[in-house]
Amino acid sequence: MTTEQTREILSKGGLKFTHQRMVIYGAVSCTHNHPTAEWVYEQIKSDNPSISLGTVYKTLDTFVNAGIIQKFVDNKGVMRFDGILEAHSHLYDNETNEIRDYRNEKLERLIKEFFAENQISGFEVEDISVVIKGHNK
Amino acid sequence: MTTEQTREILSKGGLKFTHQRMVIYGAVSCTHNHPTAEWVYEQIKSDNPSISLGTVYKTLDTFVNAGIIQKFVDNKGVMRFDGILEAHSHLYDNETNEIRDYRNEKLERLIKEFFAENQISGFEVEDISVVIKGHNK
DNA sequence: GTACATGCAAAGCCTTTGCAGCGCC
DNA sequence: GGCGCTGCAAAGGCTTTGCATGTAC
Repeated sequence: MTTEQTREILSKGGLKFTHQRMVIYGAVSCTHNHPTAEWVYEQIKSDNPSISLGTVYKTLDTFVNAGIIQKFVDNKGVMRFDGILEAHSHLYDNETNEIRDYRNEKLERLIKEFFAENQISGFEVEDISVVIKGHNK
Repeated sequence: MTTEQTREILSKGGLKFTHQRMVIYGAVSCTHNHPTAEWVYEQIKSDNPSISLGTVYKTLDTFVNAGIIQKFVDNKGVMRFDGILEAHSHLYDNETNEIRDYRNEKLERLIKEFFAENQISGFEVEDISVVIKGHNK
C-alpha cells in the first residue's frame, strides 16, 4: 500500500489526508488479523510515538462511517476492524479466540439467493454474514 | 414455568437450586427479548429487593456453562442471553438496536447441508448462525 | 459439615467524550 | 481562514473479582 493509494482511498471516502490516518489505514488494510484498536495502536506507535489511542479509536470509527473499513464485535465484546470489504464470513475459535476469514463463493451465492426468494416481512436486509463457531483441529 | 420445572432443569445442569436461580431462570426463559443482565435484574428486583446485579451476572454465566441458556454479543458489545437453545438466527436492527429471532427451517437445512458437504479444513464446526443486519420497514 | 452461592463494593477493561491546540484544504 | 483532526486526560458503561456471610445438600 503506497502513500498515494491510501490518499486516494481516503479521498474517495471524503476524508482529509493526515499522517495518522495514513498509518492507521495502512495497519488495518495490511492484515487479515481482524485487529482491535489496541493492536493497531501497538503496531504504529513505535514509528509514531506521539499518536494517541483515542485518535486510533476515533479514526477507525471515521473509516467505518466513510465505508472504507468494516467493524464487528467479537465473542468477548471487543470491537474488531477489517479492511476487507467484500462479503465474507468468520470462523471463531472457541478455545483460542482466534478469528479467521472464511470465504466461499458458493455459500455466499446460496445465501444471497435464499434471501432474494424469501423476503423477511417488515425487515429490509442490508447485510448478511455467517458466524461459524468451533475450534481448530 | 413452574418451580418444579425449573428445579428439574437446574438439576439436569448439575446446579443447586436456589431462589435467585429460580427467578433468574424464569425471567430469561419467559422472554424472546434476548435480555441483557441489566434487563433481567430490573425484571426481578421489585419482587426480590436484596438480589444483586453481580449475582445476576454470575448466575447467568453459570447457566451458560451448564448449557441451559445461550449467550451472545450484540452489535454494541453487550452480552445477551437467550433461553431458547434450538438453532436460530437473529435480525439486528441497525437503527433501533432491537434484536429479533429469525427462524426458518429451510435456511437452517440449507446451511446444515452446505457444511456437511463442505468441510472446513483444520476446523471443527460446533455452531453456525446467520447474522442479518438491516432495519425495520 | 462442607462446598458452593450470594451480596456488596471495588476494580478492570474497553471505549467514548470534552476541550484546547494544530494542520489540511 | 475555517473547519475539522489530534492528543490528552477524564469519565462512562458493562462486566468481573474478592471476600465475608449465608445456604443447599
